[in-house]
Amino acid sequence: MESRIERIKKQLHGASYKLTPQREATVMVLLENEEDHLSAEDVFLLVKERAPEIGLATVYRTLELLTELKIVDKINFGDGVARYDLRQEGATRFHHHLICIECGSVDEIQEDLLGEVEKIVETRFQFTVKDHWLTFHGICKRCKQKENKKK
Amino acid sequence: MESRIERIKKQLHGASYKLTPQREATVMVLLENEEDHLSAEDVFLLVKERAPEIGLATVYRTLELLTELKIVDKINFGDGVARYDLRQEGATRFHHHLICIECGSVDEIQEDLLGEVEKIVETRFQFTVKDHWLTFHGICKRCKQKENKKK
DNA sequence: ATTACTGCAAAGCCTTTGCATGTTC
DNA sequence: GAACATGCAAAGGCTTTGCAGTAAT
Repeated sequence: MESRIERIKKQLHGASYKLTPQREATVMVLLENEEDHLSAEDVFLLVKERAPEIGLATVYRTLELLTELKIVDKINFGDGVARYDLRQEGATRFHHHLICIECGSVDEIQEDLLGEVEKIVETRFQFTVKDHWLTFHGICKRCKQKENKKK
Repeated sequence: MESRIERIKKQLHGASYKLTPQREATVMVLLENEEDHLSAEDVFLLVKERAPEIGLATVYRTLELLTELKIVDKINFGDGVARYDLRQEGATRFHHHLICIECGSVDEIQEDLLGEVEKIVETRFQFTVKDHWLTFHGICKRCKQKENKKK
């Protein structure tokens, strides 16, 4: 069984890029923190632990490259910082996010809930959908439980 | 019949803010360009035409204020610039956007297509939805027509 | 008078770029 | 050795902040 990193390596080679040690370290950090939504700075600090010589610019360049190849998605939750999120292998659409306005947590919904909505958009607005970005703002499960305990 | 600007004035007063000439000019620009997605700089240039003394910082502060009061929504389409979009009166949810990857146009869908999806999110993920952000990327009606004409 | 608001310029922050050095095939 | 990739520092672009002056109650 081929590993995820090997498949990413092939993807890079296919686009005539190399998987340098710095790029590999960056990808590893993303794989190990798949649940998180790391900023370039976050990634940089984590990559430094395994490749101390790396520069911030290289991290930015690598993240840009991975975004271009659709290996990661670049998102902005409105705080002025770009965050990077690994795309599920083979996914044609970006997954959805749940942002809690109480605790700031960001959860993911991997399942695509927009199938029907996209059909409406395609027919009613004659817009051919290639991808989507969907984020909900509200109160997460954990914060609601906390609220209930107080009562 | 009360005008939109008067209602916004009352909203400001209700939150103990004043509708100064600068703020009024800014709101007027937003009302007159309701279809667009103006950046702070865009707003600044347009406001200057009717209030030449205004400073960019005041525009930023006004837009922040209007965002806080939910009169406008601040959005980021991924180009590193914040854009400001008037919220429909009485709307509890932000409207959807269609971004064309060919021509860069941004269209709006005022109708809320997420009713059913929100129900799923609420029950399956126990997340109480307060608002949502939905953007589609794809090819707009106009670009598709252009493509067809070529053939 | 006190409080809110403005304009200007400076500072801040995130991100990109230029360039010399290093690496790879 | 030609093309690509890196690290550092500098530059860039958008946004916020400090502060002195102005307006409003």
